[in-house]
Formats: sequence, C-alpha cells, structure tokens
Amino acid sequence: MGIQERKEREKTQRRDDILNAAQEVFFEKGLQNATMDEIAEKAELSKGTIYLYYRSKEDLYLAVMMRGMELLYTMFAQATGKQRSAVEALRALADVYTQFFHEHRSLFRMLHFSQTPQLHKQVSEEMRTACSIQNMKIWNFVQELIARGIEEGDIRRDLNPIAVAVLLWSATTSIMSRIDYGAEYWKSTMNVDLDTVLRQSLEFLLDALMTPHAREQLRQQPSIS
Amino acid sequence: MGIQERKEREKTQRRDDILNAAQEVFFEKGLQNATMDEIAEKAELSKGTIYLYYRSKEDLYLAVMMRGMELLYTMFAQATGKQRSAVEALRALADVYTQFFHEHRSLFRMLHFSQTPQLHKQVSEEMRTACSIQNMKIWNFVQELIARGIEEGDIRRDLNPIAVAVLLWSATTSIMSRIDYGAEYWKSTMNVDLDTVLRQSLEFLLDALMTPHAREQLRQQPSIS
Amino acid sequence: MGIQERKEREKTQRRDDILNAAQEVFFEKGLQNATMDEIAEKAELSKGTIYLYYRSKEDLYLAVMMRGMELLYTMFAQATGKQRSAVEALRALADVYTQFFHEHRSLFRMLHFSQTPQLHKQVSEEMRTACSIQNMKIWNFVQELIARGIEEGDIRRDLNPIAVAVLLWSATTSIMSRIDYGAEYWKSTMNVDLDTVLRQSLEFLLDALMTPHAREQLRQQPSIS
Amino acid sequence: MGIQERKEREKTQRRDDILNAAQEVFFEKGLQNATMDEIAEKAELSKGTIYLYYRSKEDLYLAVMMRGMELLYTMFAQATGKQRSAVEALRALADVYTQFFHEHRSLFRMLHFSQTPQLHKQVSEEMRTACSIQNMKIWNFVQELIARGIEEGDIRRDLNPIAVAVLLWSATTSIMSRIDYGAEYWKSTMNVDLDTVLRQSLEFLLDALMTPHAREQLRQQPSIS
DNA sequence: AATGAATGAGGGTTCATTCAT
DNA sequence: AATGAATGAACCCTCATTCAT
Repeated sequence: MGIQERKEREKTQRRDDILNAAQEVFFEKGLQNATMDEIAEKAELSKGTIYLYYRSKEDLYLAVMMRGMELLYTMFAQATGKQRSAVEALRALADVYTQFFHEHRSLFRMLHFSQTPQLHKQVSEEMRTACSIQNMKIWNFVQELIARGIEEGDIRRDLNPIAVAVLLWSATTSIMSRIDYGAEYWKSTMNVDLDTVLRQSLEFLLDALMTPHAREQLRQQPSIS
Repeated sequence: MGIQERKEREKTQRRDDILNAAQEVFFEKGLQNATMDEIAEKAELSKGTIYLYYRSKEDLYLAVMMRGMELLYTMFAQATGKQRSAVEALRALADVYTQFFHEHRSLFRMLHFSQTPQLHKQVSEEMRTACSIQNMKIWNFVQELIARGIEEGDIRRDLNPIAVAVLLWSATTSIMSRIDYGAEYWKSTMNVDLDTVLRQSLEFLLDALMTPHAREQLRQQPSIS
Repeated sequence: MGIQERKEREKTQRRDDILNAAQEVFFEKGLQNATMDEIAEKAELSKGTIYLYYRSKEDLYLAVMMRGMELLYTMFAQATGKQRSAVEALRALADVYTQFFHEHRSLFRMLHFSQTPQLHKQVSEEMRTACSIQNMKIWNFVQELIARGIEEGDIRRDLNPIAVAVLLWSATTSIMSRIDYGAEYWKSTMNVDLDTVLRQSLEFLLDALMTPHAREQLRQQPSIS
Repeated sequence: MGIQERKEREKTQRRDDILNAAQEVFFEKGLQNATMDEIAEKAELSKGTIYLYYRSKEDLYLAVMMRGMELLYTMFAQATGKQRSAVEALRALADVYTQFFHEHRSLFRMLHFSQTPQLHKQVSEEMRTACSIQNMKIWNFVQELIARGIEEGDIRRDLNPIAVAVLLWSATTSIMSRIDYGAEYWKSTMNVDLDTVLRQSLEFLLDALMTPHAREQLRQQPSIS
C-alpha cells in the first residue's frame, strides 16, 4: 500500500531532521568548530546515522547551504514574478537579496563561506555537482533578467549581461559580508553606516545601468549622498 | 651603545626571518594547514622562539598579511603620486590593485581571508589594533582621493566618498576573489572570462562616478560590451 | 516435497554465493580490511542476510578458508591415490602442496593466517568445531601416510609419525609463508631464491626420513647445494 | 658539563620507559587491541609524547619487537661463544632459541607476528630499515655458523648454508608458533605433546645435516621415537 | 527469509601552546 | 633570548552487528 511511500517519507524526514540539527550547529559554530557529535546529538540520532545520509561534515555543510540557495532562489522567483519590467524585477531582486541577508544572516554567511577554498577537501562529487547546478540556476536567473532589461530598452545596450550580473552580485555580497563581519567596527571607527552604504551602492549601480530613457521614466534621482 | 642597537637590529632581523618563513608556509598551505612546526623549521628557529615574537599562529598570519597591506599601500602611494588629477589617480589605483592581485596572488588571498569570521580566535589586541590602523590608512587613502575628485569637479557631488570607496573596493575585491577561486570554472561552465569582467566592471564604475564634464574631458567611452 | 528440496537447494546456493563474494573480498583485502558491506554488495544480498547464514565476519572468513582446506584435502587424496608406496605418495603430497601454494596463493594465505592468535574473538563454536574436524582430517591423512611408510619399511622406524607430520608440514608451510610475504626481499637483499630453498628443503627432509634401503631404491641423490 | 649528557640520558630513558609500557600492553593485548591511550597511561606520559618518540603504533610495536630480536641475538652470541665446534654451537643455538621461546613467549609471538602482512601500513622507512638490518644480523649469524660447520667437515658439503638456515629457522619457529597457539588443543585432541615434537624435530634436523663422520664422533643417536 | 536502517563504541593522530632550563 | 620536550584536548569516520518490519 502506502508502505513504500511511508518509508520514503520517513527517509526524507530524517534527512531533514539532520539538516535542521546541522544548521543550528553550523550557525552557532561555523564549519570548523562544529562537531559531528553535536549535530548527531541535536538530531537525536547516532553519529553513524548521520554518515548514512551525508558522506562527510563538509557535504552536510553544503547540504545546509544548498537549502539556503534554494530559499533564496524561491524568494527571487516570487519577488520578480509580480514585476512588469525587467528593471523593476531587478530592483525587487536587490530588495529581496537584502531581505534575505537580514533575515537569514547565518545562511548568507554559509553561502559566502562556501565560495572559499578552505572548504572542498572532502566534498563528494555528487554534492559538488548539486551545488554547481543550484549555483548556475541563480546566475542564469540574474543574467536573463538583465538581458531582458536590455531588450526592453531599459538597460544600456553596451553592457554585457553576465558581466553586469557578476558586478552586481559581487559588489552586493561583498558589502553585505563586510556588514556581517564588522558593521559595528565601521560605525565606531569610521562613523560609517554600512547598511546605508549598501542601499546607496545598489541604487547607484542600478541607476548607472539604465538608459537615459529609463531613468527619466522612473523619475527617480538615485544618489549616494 | 652599539650593543643596544645591534640587539635591536638582530631582533628585527629575527622577526623578519620568521615572517619570511611563515609567508612561505602560509602561501603554500593556507592558515589552517600550515603548522608552527613547519614554520619554525623553515625559519631555522625553535618553535618556542616563534612564540617569543608572535603570540599565536593567527597573529603570525596577520603579521604576514600586514606586510602585504603595507606593500599594497606603498604601491598605491607610488602610483597615485605621479598623477595630476584625483580621477587619474583613482584609475591608477585600480590598475595597481589589479597588478597587486596578479603579482601577489597569495598575499591577496591572505588579505581577503583575513576579512573573514573563520579567523580571530587567538588574535592579540595589539595585532588587531595594528591591522585596524593599517586598514584605516588604506581606506582613508582611497576615501580622500575620491573626496579630492569631488572637489576637483570630476566626481559627482551627490556621492558620498566613503560609500564610493566601499563600493569600489568591495566590488573589485570580490570579483578578484572569484577569479582566484574559480576562474577556470567560470570559463568552462559559463564561458565567462572573469578577468575581462573585472576590467569592464572597473571601467563601468569609474565612468559612472564621474561628472558629465569630466567624462567629456577624458573623451573616452568606457563600456562593458 | 519438491518444495522442501528446492528451498534446501536455494539455501545451499545462497551460502555459496556468499562464500564466493566473501572469498573475492577476503582475497583482495584480507580479513581486517574486508567489510561486510562490500561482501554483501558483491553477493547482491543485504548485509542482514549475510548474518542469517554466517554468525560473524570471522566465521565467514573461516568458512571460506574451510573450502580451501577441503580443496587441499581433495587434491591430496587425488594425488596420493595413484601412488603405489607411501613414500611415493608422500612425495606427491609435497608436490601437491607446493602446487596448491602457487595456484591458490590467497587460500594458502588464509589457511596460514587462520592459525594465528589475531583471529578468534567472534568465532562460533560450530565453526571452531568444523575447522577442527577438517584440520584433523588432513593431519590424520598425513600421519597415516607416514605410518604406512614406516610399515612398508621405507621410513625410519625410529621416527614418530605425528612428529614427522608436524615437522614436514610446519617447515613447508613456514617457508611458503616466507615466500609469500617476502620473496623479493630475500632475493634482493640476500640473493636467495626461496622457491629453490623450498624445493631443496622438501627433498632434504624426505630423504632424511627414509631408511637406507628405501634411499637406495630411489637411486636419487637429494641435495641442498 | 654533563648537561648534554644528562639530557641524552633522559631521552634514552624516556624511550625506554615508553618501550616498557608498550611491551606490557602489546603482550597483553596484541597489536590490534592495544591502544595508545593505555600505553601512554602506563608510561605515565601523555599520548602526544609517545608520538614524539615513535611515529606510529606500528613503529612502536616494531621497536618493542626489535628489543626482542636484540635480546635473542645476544643470547645467541653468548651461547655460541663458548662452543668449540660450529655444530656444537648450532646445537646450543637450538637450545637457546627454545629457551627464548619459553622464557619470552610474548616476545616470540611479536617476532613471529611481525613476519606477517597484517602489519606494515604505517611503518616508517627508518623502522623498516632498522628491522631489516637486525633481521639480517641474525640470519647471517646462523648462516655463517652453518658455513663454518661445513668447513669443519661436520655438516654435509652438499648443503647450502642459507637454505639450511631457512629450513632450520622456519621449521623451529613454525612448530613453536603451533605450541604457542594451541599446545593444549594438540594434547587433548591428538594426544601429541608438541614440546616433545619440537625437541625431536630439532634433533632430527641437526642429525640429518651432519656428515657421517661427525655423527660418529658425537656418539649420539638422535631419534624421534 | 530478507531487508536495510540504525547503532555507538572505538582510537590513532595532530598541533598550538607552554614552561623548565 | 632561545630551546625543545611535553602536553592533552579535540575529532572524524568506520563498521560489525542488531532488529523491527
């Protein structure tokens, strides 16, 4: 009957339990300082069981991170779905990424960290591939949005969609990471509010991308003031 | 008299020997996989001696990185010294940073990595302060350049110097880091040449900063095409 | 009726499948490095099923080894069956053991290893008994051959059959094991060809066992030269 | 002054302490079941310290075994030193080996076990070499004794010294190992006293090696009766 | 009979750091 | 100042075995 299905469900549930436990621990301790013992305990499972579902600590780390990427992708898709023009969608994208950063700080951190060579020794080929695919999905998403913006005449024709995507994403992520790492430091030593810098930077970039025509339409004066 | 000085000289020399040894090891293995044993051996000193000069492995790591920052600062100062206008200096800065990235890849990596929460457990207050000061020097340098550009009428008045500095620096560093970590991956899976993206991004950003007046003067059409 | 028999047949078949799989794995990895997982996979059975047929990994190991002993016994029986005199049979025995060693190196290794204290923690009483019986069969076989040799006047009356059996078997096995473990080492460091040593040793021993009368009859000058 | 020497002495002492502790544990548990924790505790040293002196558990095992080989060698040298003829020395050798077996059963077991492929994964090159040298010393010793016996006309000219050495050593060791492993088993199931078998085998072998002339001189009738 | 998910104890090894000399 | 011996905590992963279904 549903016996097969139930087993399947239980297995999925188990994977999820592990992921949840791992997420908690990774959030709190980071990859290096997290221990499989602690994850197992939090998951109320034996350590051996964890390894039944995930090949290594690093695989598990990436699995948690992948959920973050999926969430981000979903948020992207939702946010942009309602917009009329590509440029509006791009703006929404920026807002959503910022929102993601604020609401899922730890996931953001994991995403960022996973782009680092410190990882990747014990990562299984499967996980590597899965990450790569998920990664590509997001990049393609952003890239196509920009391409559409160009087609719609709102983004400058002389710009290369993928290059713009890389620039936007890199700049944003990097500033966010700076916020995450040392917002207070910047505030106290240089009296700079990095959150504001982030917002202004996004406005500046989006504005600079647009054609004069689109800029007028928006009747909006972006400024870093 | 001379005895004091000789001792002083020897001490400085010793610190330098250690730094050189550490640099080699950190370049080759990264922070995590480097061992104090290896550094001590390479420095032809005992492990205990290393700790006489540097409080911890992370302190040592940061000390090496600081030399990198000093080098970068020097390169900045030299490159900008010859330029007439602030905007020209800013361009030179971008070139020099790119050059630094290419010629001192490992140092760049250390600089970038040091901006990461994975570090900083055993960093001494002194080192933290020293880093902070060195850091500030560079930020101020960039910031003042931009402020001067505004004064000279070449950079848009509506922009905030420090915000611009953060944006430029973050975007650039982040793209470079992407190159460092996975240029081949981007080339093979997305057919994107990140080096080109970096150059285009810099041009795009610098162009977007400038006043229409300055842009005309330069008679140069920057483009991401 | 037939149903019972079929079940019986299937069961025997299953035991054999497992044994074959286990043999492959044990041959390749040895007892310690073999895993039940690998054996189960190779047998295309679940791990649990293996335990339905064999109590433990060591039991399984011994079961495989027992097949080796049975094979050896069969080879012994065949080889000696054709011989007229006990001494001729004994010679044939030596040849056959040597042949077994060369053609079934891995089985030989298992036989030898099973005579080692490293084993035997989890061996079931049944298996222990089965081994013991099989073992005894071979010892009796050799012993009786020697006893017959004495009766036939070809082997010295002053020798104790079982003692001779132990000596012959121990010496031979030990030298073979030395060959198995480090023939190249002996060749390279001491320029000794252990295969030759084995052959010479057997000749020497057999010759020394015989009565002067038998020796003359054979008109053969054994020598370790 | 003696400061250097004292340090040297302490270091040697430390190595010895570790060896003693390890020996106890290895005797009791064997290589596999011995733990570094237990060894460290018994040595009243931290586990890390053990690794300062020995690269791995297996290295340590071999170091203990090497002491056994040295002891055996010393016993050999002493026992044979007093003998007039090589054949007498050879007899003494056999007695001494038997004595070693009885008095240092655990060392014997280690010696024997070390000739087994189960070991040698983590063995350092240094240790491997040291073992090889020690090993060779003993083999050469026996071999030369036999060669001398031939020269002295007591051992048959048609025999190859190294082959004889291998045969004697292998047979003896193998029977001893059988005693060690299952003397009671042989006694109870086959009513065989393996100690007697060992003695008889040695007599038989030594007798068979000798020239008729030497045999007469000894006026001794060796027998396996 | 067969499964396969779950267990959980087990252990060698590394290394940053300290401290007596 | 320099040494280097000693520390000891920390940790991932394996795998034989069991048992509910």
